Amino acid sequence: MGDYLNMFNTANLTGKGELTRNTILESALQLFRDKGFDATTMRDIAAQAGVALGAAYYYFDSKDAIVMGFYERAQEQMAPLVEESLANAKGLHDRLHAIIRVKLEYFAADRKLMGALSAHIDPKHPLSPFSKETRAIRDQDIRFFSRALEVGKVRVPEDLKAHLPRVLWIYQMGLILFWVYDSSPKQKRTMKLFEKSLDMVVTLIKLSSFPLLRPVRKLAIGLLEIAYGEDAVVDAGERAQ
Amino acid sequence: MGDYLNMFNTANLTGKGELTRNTILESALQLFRDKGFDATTMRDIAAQAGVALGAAYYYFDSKDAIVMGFYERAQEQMAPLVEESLANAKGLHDRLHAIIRVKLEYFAADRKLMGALSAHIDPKHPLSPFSKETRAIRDQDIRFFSRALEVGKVRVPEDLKAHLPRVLWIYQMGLILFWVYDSSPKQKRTMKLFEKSLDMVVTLIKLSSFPLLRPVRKLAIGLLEIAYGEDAVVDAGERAQ
DNA sequence: TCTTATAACTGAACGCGTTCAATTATCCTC
DNA sequence: GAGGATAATTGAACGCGTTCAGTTATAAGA
Repeated sequence: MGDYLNMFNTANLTGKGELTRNTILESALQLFRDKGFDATTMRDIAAQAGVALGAAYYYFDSKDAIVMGFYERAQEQMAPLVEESLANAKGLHDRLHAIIRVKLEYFAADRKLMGALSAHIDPKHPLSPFSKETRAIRDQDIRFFSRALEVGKVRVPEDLKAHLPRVLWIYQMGLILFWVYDSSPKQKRTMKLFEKSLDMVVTLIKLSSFPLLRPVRKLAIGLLEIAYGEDAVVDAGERAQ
Repeated sequence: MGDYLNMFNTANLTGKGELTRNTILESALQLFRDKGFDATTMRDIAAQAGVALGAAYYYFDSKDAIVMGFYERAQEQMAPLVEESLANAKGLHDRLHAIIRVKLEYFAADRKLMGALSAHIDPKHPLSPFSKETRAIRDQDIRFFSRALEVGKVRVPEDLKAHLPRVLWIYQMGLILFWVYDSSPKQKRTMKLFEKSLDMVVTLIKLSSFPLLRPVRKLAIGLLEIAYGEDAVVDAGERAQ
């Protein structure tokens, strides 16, 4: 707690420490998959990893934080996959599709586990997707969407440019949330929603520069500025550099 | 648990039982306001109410369920207020504004407490706003929005009619969620967002019958039908009778 | 090699939400 | 008003997440 520069307790870890941390994370993941998150005990995890209960808390602030540890590692491992996908995809639709597709595929095996994270909506909670502690992860994601927008053919209005990556990130989060709790077989419903909604998103982006839609656009941007607060544009500027 | 017809353990209660239940609820609320939800213990609540710990669990399935009990009572008490507001409000904008305004004002004193409920997004969880257990409450809310739409001047396309109340309910939920975690002084940010977003919502509804927007509307309805599933229209039909 | 600082770990203890077998009060029926 | 059913209530016990004072291992400098 409190060490905002190292949310995942990876600071000051020797080689041996990192190894133990990894063992604990791996043991936890295995148990989560076998018995589910709730049925898995911190004592179970420690036992499986061959350490004392306290050791688990030396490396992770909480049980939920272990899931976040997994999420952070996932983010690292997905980065090159996203890069590759972006390199191969041409149009805006394909690029956005590629980013989200990588995530859904990566998390498929642990879909239900992600529910443990989505419990924290409070931006003050360190594990919330909106917290300052998770900002690094969030910004990396948003940068992916910025990159996806850097495609020759599509022209995005100046005023929208600062906000669009963030909006797309929210869209992605919403879709993943729907997916986590989608009880339809093989999450087919989410897949349909993904395809159709992405079509619409891309259409709207392309339409956004039409002069006729300028007032609607201005209205929407007004909403975003209220929701994100005054620092919204500044943040976006920082990211661009 | 499991008694879906009586989610609030209010079945088979004698007069005395109802009284005790109320005492517990009232004690809990007072403590929640004084010390906050997390800092308040079930033992605190029982002590304050002058009953044993077990009694609290006789009337409420869980600590969270007490908050839900409050929410349910709120729903009952707000109904006449909403009715009154609807009777006095003329245009669509005013009617929608009135409904949401009643809620925000009613919950203002316990804004932070509502955070305890918003933790459950899983539709399988009995306390989730999307669960079958909370359906009665949800349907009542949605019916308010149906009523708000029954205003002479505004014409809503047939295909949208079945979905719009639900969409407005989601809009309301989102706004309230934003409000719960709005740390700006006096939640001014939410209030701004409320005004501006409602303007946009009403504008969009009025624009929705324009022939030019038909394809966009069809696209949006397609998304809704995927998200809500096949029974979406059936449910709406039931409600209309 | 001894000292010392820091990392790595231990496991008992705590607090809290929740459960449940047992007990008491209340109401209804004959 | 006796007896039986059901509502109301008790409080000890359990399990689990989390904390923390203490101990051992490791690395670094004198």
